[in-house]
Amino acid sequence: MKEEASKKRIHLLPEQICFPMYASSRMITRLYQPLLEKLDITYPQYLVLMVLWHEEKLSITELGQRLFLNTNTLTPLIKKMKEKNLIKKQRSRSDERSVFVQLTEKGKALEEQASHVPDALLDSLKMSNEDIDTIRRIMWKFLSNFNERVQFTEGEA
Amino acid sequence: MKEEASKKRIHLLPEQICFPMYASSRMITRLYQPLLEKLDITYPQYLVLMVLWHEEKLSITELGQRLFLNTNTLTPLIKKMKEKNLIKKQRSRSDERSVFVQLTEKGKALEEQASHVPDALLDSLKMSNEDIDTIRRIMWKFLSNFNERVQFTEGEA
DNA sequence: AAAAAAAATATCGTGTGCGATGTAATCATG
DNA sequence: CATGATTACATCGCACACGATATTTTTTTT
Repeated sequence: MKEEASKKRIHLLPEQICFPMYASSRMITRLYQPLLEKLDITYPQYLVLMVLWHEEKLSITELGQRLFLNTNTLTPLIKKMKEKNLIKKQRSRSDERSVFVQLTEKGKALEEQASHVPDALLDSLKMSNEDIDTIRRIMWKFLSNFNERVQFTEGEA
Repeated sequence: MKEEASKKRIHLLPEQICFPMYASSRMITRLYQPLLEKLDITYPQYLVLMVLWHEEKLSITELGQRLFLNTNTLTPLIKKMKEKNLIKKQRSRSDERSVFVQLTEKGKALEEQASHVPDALLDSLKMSNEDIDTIRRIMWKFLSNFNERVQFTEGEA
């Protein structure tokens, strides 16, 4: 009886920590979409662009470290962006295993066209600046902590 | 020159609010995985189970409202869970359009087997209770606010 | 009551995510 | 310097997410 009552609370959605993040993340991606589809890019593609607007030339692995994504996600993503003429690929001469990616002129030009996106999104969020700062701070703390513990491709089991 | 400097900050990942949530959400899903694969379920399937452990019988739409998912995601998800014998489907007699879903005995039995999952996950997060509570509170506030403004299938443009 | 609109699912196509595995290049070690 | 381990990507298969659209049933309008 009492055990039944306690069991009932364990799996309540509002008690969960991941679910509201999972749902919120998808909701925000939906908010991004009308802004990004005018630029003919998806949200993950926008993330790749944001990285490359600040870092000229990166290997696939380095890009993956910035975005917490593995090559099995990035390779097809990069391929599509190359087909859209947003990105150039170039194999490293010093290490033939590595592939560098960098933006084309078209990819660079998108930065200007996307300059209104961050503010437009913040408006659509309808969240207080305080809450936004709090989320950002805690999530980055979590991510850095996570990055120390688990190194992508390996995983220490 | 100064315009160049300000432009540079706009699209920095650490300035973004959605990216750390998007990345954190995926990281947490990865933490769930070793716990859930022992039960032979995925994270979205776990979410469906959590709802149905507390609400006996729901239509696809009602389930979608709980999880912020549309039928184009839920229908195939439900189908797979039916094939795994976790869920039963039944068309409503009062409204032939609606389909009710409810757990099979096997689905109900999983609640017991999953009872350690929430605590195990919290441990693996390595976050303070205070941060967890803060995230949960702000994210739910955001979700409820969002739910008021945007009604899934329609969208008020 | 017939026609139009709305509602509840289902289907289709596209784009991620990611575990598992494959391949080629580089490194490490005896 | 051969060879086994490691590294950097690529490929494959599966499971979501979701916009667009189709289908069936109910509701609303006229």
